[in-house]
Amino acid sequence: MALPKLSKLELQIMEVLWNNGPTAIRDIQESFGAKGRPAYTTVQTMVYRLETKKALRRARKIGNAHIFEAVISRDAAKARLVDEFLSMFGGRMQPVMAQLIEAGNLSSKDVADAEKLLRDLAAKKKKDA
Amino acid sequence: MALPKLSKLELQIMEVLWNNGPTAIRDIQESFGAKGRPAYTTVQTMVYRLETKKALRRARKIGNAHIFEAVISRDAAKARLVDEFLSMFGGRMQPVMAQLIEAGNLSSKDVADAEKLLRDLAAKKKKDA
DNA sequence: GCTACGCTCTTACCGTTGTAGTAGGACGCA
DNA sequence: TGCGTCCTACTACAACGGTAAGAGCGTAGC
Repeated sequence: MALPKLSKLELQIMEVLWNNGPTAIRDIQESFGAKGRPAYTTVQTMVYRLETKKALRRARKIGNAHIFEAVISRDAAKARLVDEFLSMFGGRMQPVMAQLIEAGNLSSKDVADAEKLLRDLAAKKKKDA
Repeated sequence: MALPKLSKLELQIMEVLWNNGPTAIRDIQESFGAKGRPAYTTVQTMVYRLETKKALRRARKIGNAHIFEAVISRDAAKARLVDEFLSMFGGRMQPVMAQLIEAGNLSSKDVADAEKLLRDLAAKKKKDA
């Protein structure tokens, strides 16, 4: 499983590791907002499952507490997520964009940013080649 | 539950109803490609579950077969899907776009189309107002 | 009227996700 | 050295999604 499927809560946990680097379970748990924060052991279970999915690993120990670090990259996980999402729309990008725009999720600034990003990317690609 | 969460298979079933109008289970099942098509009773179970979720309803009967029709609209369902997806990215559109572009899912044509759509939408809004 | 086929309904099972309790080990402080 | 605290490891369980089998009923054709 090069790219395991991650659920929402799993993603949120990975997010902490991506942002903070190697982190203990207690710190992951506390990084959730005080309201609606899952129990310590809930986070623990998720971390263990992410470990069996090879999404993270035990990096070292501090006292008797394990410190975990991400194995898969944020980009890889997000790319997986995007694929998943696209498949719900039949895999074509155009209807997705249409939906985003008509539902008002996508502003003209977003599109302008996207355009700039595309140009930058094209320029970089040319330079690399 | 104004907007029930629909899974991928559920979406595919709704898609048939949205495209074809009221449809019998047999016809829904057969509208899946011959390879990898789920069993009749699998589709049936999903339809029943969609019924309890109030995503579709029994419209009428032909012989002893029920004909089902969509209750929720395609746009509503897709909007729900988009929200779900966005929440995985922290709710902000910009990182999503960045991800889409960097992963090569979004072409310059897509962005151009988006731009045109935005302009059309803005024009329509002005006219309505 | 009888039979066969198709559809309905019910039930079941497995994997995943979210949720958490509990038992027990380790550590540090008094 | 003993007590409380914190962490680990294990276990449990319910909801949901995907999968489907089995029993039984109605209808249509003969």
